[in-house]
Amino acid sequence: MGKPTTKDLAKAAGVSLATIDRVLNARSGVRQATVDRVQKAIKEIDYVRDMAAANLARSKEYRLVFLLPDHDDEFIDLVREAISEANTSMAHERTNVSIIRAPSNNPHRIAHALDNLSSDQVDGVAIMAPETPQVRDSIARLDARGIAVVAFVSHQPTAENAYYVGINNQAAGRTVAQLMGRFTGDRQGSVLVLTETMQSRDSQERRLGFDNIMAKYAPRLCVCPSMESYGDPVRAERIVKAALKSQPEVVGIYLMNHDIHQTMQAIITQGAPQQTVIIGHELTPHTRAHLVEGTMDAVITQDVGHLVRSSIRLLRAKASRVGTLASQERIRIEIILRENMPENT
Amino acid sequence: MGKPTTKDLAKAAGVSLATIDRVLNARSGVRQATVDRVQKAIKEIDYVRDMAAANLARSKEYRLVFLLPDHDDEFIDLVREAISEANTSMAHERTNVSIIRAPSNNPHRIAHALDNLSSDQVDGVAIMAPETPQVRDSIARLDARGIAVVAFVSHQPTAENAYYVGINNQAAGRTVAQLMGRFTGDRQGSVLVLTETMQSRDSQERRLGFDNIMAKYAPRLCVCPSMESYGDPVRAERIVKAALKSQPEVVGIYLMNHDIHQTMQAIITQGAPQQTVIIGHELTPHTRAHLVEGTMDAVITQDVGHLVRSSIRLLRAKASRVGTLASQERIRIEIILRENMPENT
DNA sequence: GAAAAAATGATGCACGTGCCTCAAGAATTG
DNA sequence: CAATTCTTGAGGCACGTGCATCATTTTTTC
Repeated sequence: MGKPTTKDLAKAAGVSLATIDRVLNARSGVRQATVDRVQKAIKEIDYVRDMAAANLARSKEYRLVFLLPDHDDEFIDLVREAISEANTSMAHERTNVSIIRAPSNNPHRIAHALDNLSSDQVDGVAIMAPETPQVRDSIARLDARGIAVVAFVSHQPTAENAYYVGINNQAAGRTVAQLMGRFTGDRQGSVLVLTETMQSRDSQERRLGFDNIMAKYAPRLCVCPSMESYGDPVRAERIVKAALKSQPEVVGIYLMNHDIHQTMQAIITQGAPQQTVIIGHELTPHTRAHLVEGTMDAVITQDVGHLVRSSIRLLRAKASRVGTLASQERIRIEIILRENMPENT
Repeated sequence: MGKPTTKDLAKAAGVSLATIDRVLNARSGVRQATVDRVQKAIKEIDYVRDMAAANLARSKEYRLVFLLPDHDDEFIDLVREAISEANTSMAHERTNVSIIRAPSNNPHRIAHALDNLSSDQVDGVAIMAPETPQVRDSIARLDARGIAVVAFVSHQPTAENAYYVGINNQAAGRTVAQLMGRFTGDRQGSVLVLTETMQSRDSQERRLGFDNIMAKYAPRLCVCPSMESYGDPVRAERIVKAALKSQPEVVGIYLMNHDIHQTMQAIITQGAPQQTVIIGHELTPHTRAHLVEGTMDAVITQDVGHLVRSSIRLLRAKASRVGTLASQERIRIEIILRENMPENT
């Protein structure tokens, strides 16, 4: 006795295959009473649709799109790599993933790009963009057009219908704080927090979590206000220089955004005190190198391949109205030290 | 232009569909020259078999088996839970997973259980069992019978054909050492290493990695020889008691096996020195509780759900002779602190 | 070069579902 | 009650592959 098929279902519900088909695919022309009878039969015989066969019959492809910022940093590179890897490996599974890009500081352009997506070209979108009213509204419109949406890496808390794929940033900040507290031993002094911008919700959440735990576990340390580089290398260097000069006893540095190359360069050339604990985000070629050399002590990261695959699974599931396995989609906050660093592909 | 199908392939190779079928399914009755021609065509037109359609046509189910130890500890419980979860979620994908159990200290019984599996009942086996000659030979026989095999959690380095699904234990030991070194700050003293048995290869590898890094990064600390409990609570308590008495300055404890409940109880009742850093393996209900309460400082773990799903994917791939996405199957060494602890399902 | 053996082709049904058409039955409306 | 509209049934082709049968061609063997 294999799994029940549509035929079994038709028999159980006392209707024909055609009616089953109409109900399953939510087509019109079925009386509500009949729909109910079929639904009841589905539950009774525990019927689950065979999506593989369904997609085969429909010769349907899932067409998914990732909307990414149009600038390239190491993290975006990793994402693009993971997407192309997933794309080749998912070809078997009738899934085609493409990328569109939009300037992350221009909500209007992002919204425009999203509004351009038509439901007969695209089945789902993963959006990596700062939370703005324009984007939120565009997400609502996508949903209305029947296009599945997930928020990718950047949380969209105000957008309903957009499941968030990414780490809990507040917990990430807390984790950094816990490591900072332990790695600095009993030392006294100050902790610098460097970031590109505090505008983004993600930064604010990380900072919040960080401050909470620092206050609780390491009150001996003085946490400085966030210093923003605005992505400008010159400014980054000036800030670092000034901070290291004015703060005589820097025992820790938290690099809160993922594009840390410039800042690390500034720190190294400026020469931070020996034993300064430096913790940053995202495992990239540069942070890897810093961990190996010992210039950084820990990296908090999320598995980019997992993020991408998880987004794809969720979008497919949403597009075909199927449930998902929650535990598989939970993104973990990974702590990477030199010794547990995964090999480079 | 969709993906190439068998028809396209037949045309490209200049043979009939029947021959394509014979080559793809490794049936007999095809000249080597023709096989080569088809293989070449496969590469040329970049043909990938549509496994969904293939399985549909064959109306085949993958029948997979996990061989687990027949005792229950918290880790095994997690594994069983993950298997049953995977089983329900994979039902759509024509996969049926079952569990058989055998005493892990009885290689003969394990080998017997494996030898009993016939290739017309089972397509693949994930084996969690200590490495022994009997098991190794049974794995070879499974392979000869055309049953796919992976080594699950317990490495089987001498068994070829058994891909290992689990973490690198030496790297795990190194990671514990690095954390131990950093968490103990500048303190001096000794570090205890407690384990169930040092017989297993996994323990030996962890110990090796641990010693390496302790010697390198924390030479100020004196690492004691491994103390074995043999799974006996009474013995565990006696050992812990004696160790804590004879070693006046215990600054760290490494619990090397995953069944740490008894040992932790002994440590707590005995009363380890304040500030002792305790690090163990595997995130289970008990270690979770210890992290929350602060009785443990860190847990090194591997995502059990990932382990199980990865095993299933690999077995399916092997059973149908398909490639896999290496990056997705890499099991990461996860460091869990209180603040980055994932929610409990 | 004839007989035997091996290799290949042609074809058709099957898998579980989508999706279309045509016809017939049932309910609703006036 | 007739006319209309709404529901339902029956059936067929399609998707990409497995698998079996039988006919035909090619190769090998003596």
